[in-house]
Order: sequence, then structure tokens, then C-alpha cells
Amino acid sequence: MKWGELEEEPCSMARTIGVIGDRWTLMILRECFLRTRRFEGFQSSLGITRHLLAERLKKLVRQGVLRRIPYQDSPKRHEYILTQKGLDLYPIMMAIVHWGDTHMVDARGRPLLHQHRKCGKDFDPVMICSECGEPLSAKEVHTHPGPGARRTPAIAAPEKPKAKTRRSAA
Amino acid sequence: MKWGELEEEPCSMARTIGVIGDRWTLMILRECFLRTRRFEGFQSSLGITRHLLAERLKKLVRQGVLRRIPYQDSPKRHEYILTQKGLDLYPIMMAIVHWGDTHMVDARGRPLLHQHRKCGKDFDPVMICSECGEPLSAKEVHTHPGPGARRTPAIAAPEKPKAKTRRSAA
DNA sequence: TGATACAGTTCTAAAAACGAACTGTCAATT
DNA sequence: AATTGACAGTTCGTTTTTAGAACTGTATCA
Repeated sequence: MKWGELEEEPCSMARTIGVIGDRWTLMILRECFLRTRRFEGFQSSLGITRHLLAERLKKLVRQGVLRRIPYQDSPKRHEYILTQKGLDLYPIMMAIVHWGDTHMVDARGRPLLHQHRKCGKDFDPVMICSECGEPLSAKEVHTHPGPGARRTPAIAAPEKPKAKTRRSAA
Repeated sequence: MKWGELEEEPCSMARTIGVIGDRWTLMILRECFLRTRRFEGFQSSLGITRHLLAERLKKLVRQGVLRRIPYQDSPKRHEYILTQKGLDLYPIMMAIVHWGDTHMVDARGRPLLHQHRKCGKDFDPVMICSECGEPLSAKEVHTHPGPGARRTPAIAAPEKPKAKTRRSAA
């Protein structure tokens, strides 16, 4: 499996990772959600090399996650703003931040709080089941192949022909 | 900003990305949630090089995301299972898969469906506010510095002392 | 005139990933 | 007894990516 092919894998996770699954892309996206729009803005707040930044922005535009919009004419200048497809990445970002808040903070506590405008309170994101509204956890979920499946959802998973599981289950 | 330093950034997103923010790590984690536990299992279903796999697994263990547990003695063999910290990554995984299901599927539809054992139905994950229970979207959220903040949540913003770096000096 | 802001591009060195082969233990075959 | 195969890595030479720094080019400001 090469990275260029990731987008075509029959796995929504692999495809998504093909788009946003590298460190800088994720950091760039974080900046987008913090309202950064311009090349210099990304560059100076992230410290990313200009070369990579240009490349990543291009890719994100190609993928329809960002839109490149002119904001002045004289020297042509553009800003990068999230499309709806990009905005839809929000749950991913929030989930990442929340895991960091839970498992990676130092003694000082979380660096950033999130306030929900609607209810006015600082909140944590909670993931629930769309059908019954209960919070989700890995163990309560069973996966099964959907219409776009190929063999396993996975990549290859070669069949073990006989599986004589060594010296047994004790 | 070098990658080794990412974990110390005053930003939960950067820290999390330092742990799980590369393509193979994410794919390995996906396998974990699909119940893969052993080296060969990861290797053959992902097609990752053995070298990288070994490295990533070690890192995940160091970070407390996986635990390495012996399952036989003769030749020492271990399996890798998710710790609670690892299981807590579930919302991230689900968010990623869901975005892929929404924006990256081909005509055949989604490769994998998720059934909630509790209610028995195939579901989508929905992210809500822990305080009021309403679904979240980027625009309804306001961020502000928390106790662990440093200036911006952001990274560094290198000091430009006077910077006559460019085209002159000639 | 000269400096600065902005958005890139180009180039070389360093780091990471790939690919394939190799090591070593043990179980089951031949 | 020797061979094969499963399993879990490690080693090493090659290719690909990234880092880091400088350069290009337009236009405004002082």
C-alpha cells in the first residue's frame, strides 16, 4: 500500500487518512478552525517550512477541504477558508483535542477551553449514537460489512489456511 | 518545531498529534479497534513494513496507548491490546470514519457499518455538547484560554528581531 | 531609496519510510 | 534428524519526504 493509493482503499478511515492523516495537515486544519486564513499566518504560528505549507494547502484545496479565495488584486493574494467539507472535520478536531485534554495535559491544566454559544457553558464533546442518543464506547459497537465492502473492511487480511495455533490456548 | 517536541506544546491538539498523528499509527489503531492484536496480523492486513510496525508499536506502548502482554512462553510472544487510554481514542476513530463515510465514499456506498449493541441499530456518531446535549458545529463554539494556556494556544511564533533577511545584503 | 509585508519557489542536507533479506525460537512434518 | 513454517522482530541499502535557509516578485510605506 502506497500513500497515493490510500484514497482508493475500501475503508473510510484509510481514505480520510489519505486526506488529513499527517501531522502538518492536522495542525494546519487546527489553525483554520482558529480562524487563520493566510499563508503567513499559518507559517508563523506553526513554524512549518514554507515549502511544505504551500504543498499542503494545495492538497487541501484539491481535496475540497479548503477554498482559495482572492482577497486583494494588486499582488494577487488569496486566503484559505474551510469549505463545508472542511467544516465537517470539526468533530475530528474536537475529538483529538478532547483526548489530549484528558490524557496529555500537564499540571497546569488544559490550554484551551471551548464554550458553546448556545448554552453559554464550557463543554466537552461527547459522542453519541444517532439512533438512541446514548454515549458511545468501543465495546458497545459491532462492525459489519456495508455495501461498499470488499471481503473485510480491511486491506488484505490473508486467509490462514489451517491455523494450527501453536501450543494452544493453555 | 521538531516532531519530538510536539508532545510538550501547550496545545492538546499538538500533543495528541504527537502521539497518533501519523498515517501508520492511525491505521494501526484502526486495526486494534477491529480486534487485531499480533504483529503478523497488523503487518499482513496493513502491508506496513515490519520495521516501521515494530517502531510504531513500541511508541504506542511507551505512550500508554497499547499494552504489550505475553500470550505464550516458549518463544516469548506478546500481543498488543488497547489500554483505557487507547480505548478512549474511539471517538477520534469514529469521527474519522464518519467523515470518510460522508465525503469520501464511492458509488458503492460505505464499506463498513456500525451497529450499536444497546439499541441494535446501525448508527452514525454524533457529537454533542456535554452541557446542553445539542449537536455541535464549529461555528457555535468559542474558544478561550484555559489554565494551561500560554499566550495563544499556538506554537511558537519565532521572534523576528529586525529581519533584514531578504534580497539585500548584496 | 530602502525597508517591509506577503506568498510563494528553489535548492541542498538530513530524516524517515520502503523493501527485501536475515535472525532466532519453537511446533509440526517428513 | 532434518525440514518447513509460523511468528516476531532486526538489519541494511535505497528511495522519498521534510527541514532549513535563501531567493523571486509585486506592491506599499516612510
